[in-house]
Amino acid sequence: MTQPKLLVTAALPYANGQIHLGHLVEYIQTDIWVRYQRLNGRRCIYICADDTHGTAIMIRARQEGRSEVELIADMQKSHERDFAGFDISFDHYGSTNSEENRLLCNAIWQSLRDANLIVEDDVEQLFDPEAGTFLADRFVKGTCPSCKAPDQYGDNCSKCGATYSPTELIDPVSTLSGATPVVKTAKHLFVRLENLHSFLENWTQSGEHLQSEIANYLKGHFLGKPLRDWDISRPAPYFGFEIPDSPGNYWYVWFDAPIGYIASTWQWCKKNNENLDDWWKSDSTEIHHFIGKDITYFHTLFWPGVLHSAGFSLPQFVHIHGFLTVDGEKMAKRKGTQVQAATYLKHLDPAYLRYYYASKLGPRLDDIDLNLTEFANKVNSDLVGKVVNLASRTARFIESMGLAPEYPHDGGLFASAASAGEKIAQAYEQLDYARAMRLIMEIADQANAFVENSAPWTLKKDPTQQVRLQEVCTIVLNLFRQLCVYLAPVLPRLADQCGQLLQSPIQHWNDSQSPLVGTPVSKFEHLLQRLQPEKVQAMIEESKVETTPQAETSPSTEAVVAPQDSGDALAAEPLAPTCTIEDFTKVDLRVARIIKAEEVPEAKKLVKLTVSLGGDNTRTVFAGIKAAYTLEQLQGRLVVIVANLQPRQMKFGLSEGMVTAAGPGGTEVFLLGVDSGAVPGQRVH
RNA sequence: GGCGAUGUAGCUCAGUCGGUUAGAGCAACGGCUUCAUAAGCCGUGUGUCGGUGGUUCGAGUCCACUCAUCGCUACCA
Repeated sequence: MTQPKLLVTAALPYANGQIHLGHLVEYIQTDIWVRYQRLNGRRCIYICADDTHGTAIMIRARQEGRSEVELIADMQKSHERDFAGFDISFDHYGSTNSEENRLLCNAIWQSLRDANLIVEDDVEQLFDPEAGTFLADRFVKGTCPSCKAPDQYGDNCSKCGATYSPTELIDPVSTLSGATPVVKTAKHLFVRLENLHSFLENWTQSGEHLQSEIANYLKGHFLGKPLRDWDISRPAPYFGFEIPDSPGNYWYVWFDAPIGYIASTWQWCKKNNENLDDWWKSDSTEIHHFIGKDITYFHTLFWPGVLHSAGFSLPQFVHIHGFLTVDGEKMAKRKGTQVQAATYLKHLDPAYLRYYYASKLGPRLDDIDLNLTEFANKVNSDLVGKVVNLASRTARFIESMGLAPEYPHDGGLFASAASAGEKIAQAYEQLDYARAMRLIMEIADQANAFVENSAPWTLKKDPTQQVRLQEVCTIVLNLFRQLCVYLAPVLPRLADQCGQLLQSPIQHWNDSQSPLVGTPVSKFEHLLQRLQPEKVQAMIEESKVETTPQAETSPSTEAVVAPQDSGDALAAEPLAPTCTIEDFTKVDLRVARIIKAEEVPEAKKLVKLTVSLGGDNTRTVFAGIKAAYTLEQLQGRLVVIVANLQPRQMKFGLSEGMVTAAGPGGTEVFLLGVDSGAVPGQRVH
C-alpha cells in the first residue's frame, strides 16, 4: 500500500498588510517540510492564498479611493513577489475572492443548513450613520463602562482589561467618521457549534491531530462548557460574499477564509487536470495545516466542525508555531524590528534567514527569537565557515582531474554520515529542524577535521601524491554533497549549486547514501557570500524610516534627513468632526508636574501619579502608561493634563484628571511635554 | 483572574525510561595552520540546572508549593 499523498497549507495572509519576517517563520517552516517530503519522493502539494475579505479591506479601499478588487490585486502581487524571493515553493497561490471559493462557500453553507446547524438571532451593533456601515469593535472608541477610562476600543479596555460589548461603551465615537454611532439591531446567522461538541471533543483530544499543549488548552478553555454559537454573518455593506439565502447579509471573513484552502486547491486541480475530491474527500490524502498560535481557535474548533458537517476530509494534523521576537522583544516598527520581506531582500540573502529559522525551530509552540548578532555569527560560522568552505578549500585542486573513479577509503566518514541521514530525516519529519541542523553541523565539523588532517595543500606540492590528492578531494566533496542533500529542504539554491559543481543534480534524499565517483568538477565559484553585519544594521535602519518616519520625537537624535512622514497614523485614526472654539475651551488643559509616580502592583497597565498644579494643589491621576515609561522617567517631569475632566472611580482609586499623550498605546505612548519656561498650573490655550 | 507554556554556562539552546565527574553551537581566551570567503584545527567552562520543600539508595529529570517571564482569554482579520 502506498503512502497517502500530502496536501499542505500555510495560513492565508491578510490582504491588508505586507509580509514581514514574522510571517515568514510560518512560510519557511512549512516550505522546509514540503521540500523535505518531496525530496523523499512523497507526493506533496503546497497550497496558499490571500485572505481578502472583511471590513478592514473595505475601509482601506475606501480611504485609498479605489475598489477593493484593485487593492487586493495589488496586495496579492506584492505577497507573491515576497514569497518567491524567499524561495517559498507554493504549488498554487490563490485568493479567497474567487469564483471557486464562492461556489464552495455556497455548497458548504447548504450542508450546514441541511444539518440544521444554522440559527438566526438579533444582534445589537453600533452603526455609523455617516459612513453608512456597521462598526466592528476596532472601529469604535469610547469610555470604558467598567473603569471609565476614555478612548478605549469597542471590545476591551486597555486600562482595566475589562471586556464588554461596544454597545456598552460610554460616549462611543466611530473612528471612521467621528460620528456618534447609533445602536441598530440586525439579524445575524450563527453556527450552532454546540451540536458538534462531542465530535470536537473526540477529534481534538484523540492525541493524533494536535500538539498536546493545544489539546489541553482547548479542553480547559472551551470544551468544558457548552460551545457558543458562532456569528458568521455581517450585514451590508461588507466586502465579501453575499449569502444566497439571506440577501443583504455577507459571510464573515473567517467563514470564507479557511474555505479558501479548498478553493485554492481546486484552482490548482483545474490547472493540472486533477480531481478535487481526490484531495479533499479521500483517504489517500493527508491534509496538514501550518498556522500560528494566534489563530488556533479558528483552525481547531470551527474549521474541523465545518469540514465534518460538510463531508470534507479533516486535517491529519494542525501544526502550530509560536511568534517571532527580535532581540528578545516583540517586533516594533519604532525600533525597525518589524522588517518587511521586501526590505530584507534588498539587503540580505534569503538563505541566511531560512537557515537561521531552521536552526531555531522545534516542534513546539515556543516563540523563537531573532537575535541579530547571533544571526550573523551563526550564518557565517555554520554555512560559510563550515559547509560551503569544504567545497571552497578542495574543489579547485581537482578541477582538472574530476572525482576519483572509485570511492577511496575514508575511515568510515561517509558511511557514518550516511547513517546519520535517518536521524536527520526523522527530525525533519517531526518538525524538529533545530535538531536536524545540529546533526548536520556535526558532520560538517568532522569533514573539516578530515581536511585538516589530510592537508591537501601539502599533497598538491608533491608530484608523487597526485592520486592521494584526488582521493582526499573526492572524499571531502562527497561529504559536502551529502551535507547539501541534507540541507536541501532549507537551502534549495545551495543544493542546485552543488549539483552544478559536481555535474550531477541532487534529486532525492537517497543521493546522500551513495558517493559520487568519476564525474568532472566544474570551475569553483563562490556559493554563498559572508553575511556582513553592516547590512543587517542597514536593514534595521531602513525599516525604521519606512514605517515610522516620525520616530524623531526625541530631540537627542540628530535628524540629518528631512523626515518623510507617512499617512499611516492619520489613516488609523481619522480626524474628528469640526469643533468650535467654545467646544475647545470647555477642555481645561493645564501644565502639571508629576511629583510622585507609584507602581500599582495589581494593575497591568496603570501607574498612579500624583501631579501638582503648583502650590498645594495636587491630585491623583491614573494613567495607562506602565509599559511605556519607568517610574524614574516620570518622576519630576512636566506633563499636560486635562484638569477639568470629571473624576472617575477606577478599580484602584479615584482618578482626578487625565494625562495627555499620543500614540496607539502599549509601549507606544508618547507623553505631551512643554518647552522649558512653562510652570505647573499654566493653562494651554 | 483563568488557562497554556517557559526558566539549564555571557548568548541561543540540547539533555530520550530518574542513574556514573550536566552537554552543544556561538561569543571569549591561548596555541597551531595557511588550501579556503580574515575561513580551519587543537585546547580552555568554579553553571547554587529560577527558589523552597518532598518522594527515592539516587532528581536538571517525578510531586507540591513559590517566584519570574511570555502567550492566549471566542461575534478581533
